[in-house]
Amino acid sequence: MSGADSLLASELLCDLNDPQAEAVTHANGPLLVLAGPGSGKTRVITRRVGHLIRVVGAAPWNVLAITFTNKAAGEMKSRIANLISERQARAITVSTFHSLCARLLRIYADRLGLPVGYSIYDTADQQRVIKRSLEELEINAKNFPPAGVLASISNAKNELIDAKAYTTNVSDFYGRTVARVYTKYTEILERNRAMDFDDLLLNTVQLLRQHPAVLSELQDRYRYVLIDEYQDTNHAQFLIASALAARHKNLCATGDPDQSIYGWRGANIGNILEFESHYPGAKVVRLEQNYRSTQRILGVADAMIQNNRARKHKTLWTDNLEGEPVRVLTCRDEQHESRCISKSLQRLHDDKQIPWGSMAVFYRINSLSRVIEDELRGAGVPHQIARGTAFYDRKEIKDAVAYLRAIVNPVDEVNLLRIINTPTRGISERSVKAIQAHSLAHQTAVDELIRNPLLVSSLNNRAQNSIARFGKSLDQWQRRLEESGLTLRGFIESVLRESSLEEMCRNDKSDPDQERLANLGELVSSAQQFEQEYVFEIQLGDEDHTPSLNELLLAMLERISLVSDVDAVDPDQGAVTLMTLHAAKGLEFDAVAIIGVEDGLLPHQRAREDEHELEEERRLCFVGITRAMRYLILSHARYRLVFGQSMPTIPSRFLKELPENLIEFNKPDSIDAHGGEVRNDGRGERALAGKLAGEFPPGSIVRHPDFGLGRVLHVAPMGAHTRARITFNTAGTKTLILQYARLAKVEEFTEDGF
DNA sequence: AGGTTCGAGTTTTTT
DNA sequence: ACTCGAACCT
Repeated sequence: MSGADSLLASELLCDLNDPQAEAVTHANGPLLVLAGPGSGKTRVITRRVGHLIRVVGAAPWNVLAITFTNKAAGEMKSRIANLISERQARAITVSTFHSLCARLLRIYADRLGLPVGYSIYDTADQQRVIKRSLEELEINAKNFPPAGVLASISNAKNELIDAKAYTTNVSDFYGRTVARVYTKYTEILERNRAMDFDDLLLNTVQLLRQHPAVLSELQDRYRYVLIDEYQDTNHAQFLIASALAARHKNLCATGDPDQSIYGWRGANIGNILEFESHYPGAKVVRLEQNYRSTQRILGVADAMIQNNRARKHKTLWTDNLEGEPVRVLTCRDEQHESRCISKSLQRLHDDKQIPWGSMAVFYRINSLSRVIEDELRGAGVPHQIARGTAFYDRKEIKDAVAYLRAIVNPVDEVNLLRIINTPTRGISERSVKAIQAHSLAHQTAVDELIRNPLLVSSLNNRAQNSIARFGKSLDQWQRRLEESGLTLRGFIESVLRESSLEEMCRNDKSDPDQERLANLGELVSSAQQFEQEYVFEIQLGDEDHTPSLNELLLAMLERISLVSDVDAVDPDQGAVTLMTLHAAKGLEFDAVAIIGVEDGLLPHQRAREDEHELEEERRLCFVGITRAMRYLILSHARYRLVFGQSMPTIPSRFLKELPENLIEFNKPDSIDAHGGEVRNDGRGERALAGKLAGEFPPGSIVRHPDFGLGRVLHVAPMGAHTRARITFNTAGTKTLILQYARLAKVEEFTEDGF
């Protein structure tokens, strides 16, 4: 070690605690870092990479770091760049498993006999293929819901069970049917030269197994492998990691079994629990000091997670301040809940100077985002929803992307059929069916028939002409992709123009603000941005290589296929972030609110029965709680709309597991009668009940969200509640509790003519 | 051909 | 309550 490097080594270690430093300096051999929440895990990983390169002398391209999302990959790269040079950092491979696999499969496509331009199918594409399979097999989709069948197939794939093995292994009727669908599904994917997310991993496993030369090449390139969130790796990912690290044994896994929340999609918690038996002699480092949260928040999290029985004990502790109590809010309904959360966040912003960008609202299921979003929008609180795929889910963007995919991979019917008559060009549903039927009967690819519609005799002349014209356009775009010196942006613009997609959006009368057109514009500019970044990155690795238009388009489509929800979160936006608990993994915020902490929601309905699933729900809650640095609010509503109907709820059993001395129920400085928090001292509630009774005297006209207009017959405070008997115009006479009824007063002689 | 209405099913979580 | 697909209308 030279003098300069030893200086650097101490610099890399100076602000680390002992176990952190141990993990950073352990150079060779397997290493497991069991990192509690907020224990400086990311810091350890980045410093470790810095140490490997600056002190151990590893070349940047010898380092492979796997993260859970693309966004985490980007952040890790820039944090590493602060320790070494920007240039060196760019040469490190930092990526998700799926992105890495997609890239490897493209690089080694020829050896696997795979097309370079294969499509990546997302869940929606997969469902379509399942439906298609059921159709072709003449199986009733009612008895075999596509989503369920797909889940069975995906689970099998995660265990590396292919269609053939699956078929021989099942005996019951459902399994046998799934086996048939699985076989057909695989066949359709192959026919379309497409892979689903599972295939990216599986085919990579195959690549490494069947091509020792490739494996050997990769093992020597990636001498140091680091994998984050190891508790959430599945079997295929485990195999890929161990194959890559088999020669040099420099596998560093970091993670926390208490934060394993993806069991439902095949993640195997055993990978991290049994690391030491997979890698005998592995060094194990435990990071238990928390630098993120207040004592109270950490205490609440720790107390709750202790209720998990299938768990290794861990001692979480912190030197941080005691902090504010964790607040548990009991609300009337989801509207009330949203209002309370919104007010609380505003108060934290105004009184405690917490920036909007450092606050978050988490929920178990996406549908809960709507109410809170409406409320924040109404209150003028800046916010963003973490839905990475939202942009690409728009119809016009899906269409545009389908064009690009169809150009790259013309064999892919799913894309081709999506755009064949979008915008409408005189190719009817019947004509499309005829083509499909002909394709099936004569074993001819759909794209061939599109280029040569005369082959399909059942088509009339007009249809044949329209189809031929469409085929010519496709040909033209494909040729342009190969030869022209266009930029990616220019190419996409030309396709949008010539396909008339742009024109269709411009003439769309249902969209007066031309939002769709603007979205297409955004796709074009994102392509331009992508091109710049990609060229920059490539040329740092290899100065002579200028990527072709084709390569650029492939890379961009791959990126689009693999965007994740959190990828859309921009921390500099200065906005409150709304996201699911799953998406919250790995993030931190000054203030966190978790809404809908109710039985059936968290833990989710479908997980209440099974002990293991219940523990996963608890871990999910644990992940949410431990994202909070200073303020934490857990809220639940007494009534919640389910399928448009107000249903009574039960507070989450997890709430009972929180130590009472660390929490505060319904902080008493309530807001106001209608916007405020429910007071829990009986006197306050009785006062409110009396007040409400005064607001709706007998004879007054009210409006109910479900029952419409009505007249109050009788009203009386009863304990904490106010009961009112009301005759509705259409719904008859009902007795309602005013606290929950969401009644609005209607002045008489309004334009309702009442 | 293309748009519109009506009914059913819908809510886990995601790369 | 909302979205998606299928029959139905213009």
